Amino acid sequence: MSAQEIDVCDCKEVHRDLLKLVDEALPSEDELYELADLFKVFGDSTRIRILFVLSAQEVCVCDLAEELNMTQSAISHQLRILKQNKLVRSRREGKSVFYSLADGHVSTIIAQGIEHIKE
Amino acid sequence: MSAQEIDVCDCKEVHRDLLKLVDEALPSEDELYELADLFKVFGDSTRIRILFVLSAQEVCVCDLAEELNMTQSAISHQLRILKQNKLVRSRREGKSVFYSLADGHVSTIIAQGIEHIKE
DNA sequence: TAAACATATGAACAAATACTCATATATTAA
DNA sequence: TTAATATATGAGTATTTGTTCATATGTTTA
Repeated sequence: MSAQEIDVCDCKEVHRDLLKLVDEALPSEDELYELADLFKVFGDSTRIRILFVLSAQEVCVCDLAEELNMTQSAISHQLRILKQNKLVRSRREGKSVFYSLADGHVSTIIAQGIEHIKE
Repeated sequence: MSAQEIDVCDCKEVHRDLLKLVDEALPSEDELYELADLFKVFGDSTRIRILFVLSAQEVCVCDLAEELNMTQSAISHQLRILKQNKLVRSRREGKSVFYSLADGHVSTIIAQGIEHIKE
């Protein structure tokens, strides 16, 4: 039985019309992947910790590494991912590069997450 | 150079006191992992699609499989993860099991994610 | 210029994970 | 009870991913 020809249960008849509506309201494939990729970025404790620190203040890579007790390389790799997803931005000041949150969505999303797990 | 003895950059001196404050405000290790795990659940396009459908209506497993064009097994596995994280709940009705969103946080978190990618 | 410092990045490896397949469990109908 | 239907789940596999290590790039200082 392939995914194309899945067995049909009784309930399907009842809701077929509603599912059609849902189908049309579903974001496009591209948007769905983009959305999943965004949340994937939040789905790592190292990146979450980075975002927490940045929600309080702008910090350079070296300070982040020390604060989070991780190597500079590991932090840099994660900052790259955060930046690619536009969750953080950076500015160079001499030898250092300072990172900060890109916008308010980050804090809002994390706050909702915290509310959920505390429920 | 181990993670324990990371090199210290100049900026560290300046912000050491602030970082101390951040450190105290950081959620516990357990909470951070729990938070990351929660977002990890949102970080898969199949689960996102399931949540989208459920945000519109209560649906049984079979209908979900057909609507999303995936096998029943794959959907069941993902529903299990969603349920373990208390994002969905289920009720049995005869041979079918109907799933629905557990609470409003789910929609709120997804809505924030959409806002972010649309920016 | 050379040396030191701060950050970025490619390769490699181990761990996590999403799906498939086979099969178990649960409910209803014959 | 037996057969059929709907869902759940364990094992296996291929892919993804987070870290380490080595090294490259960029900036300042001597």
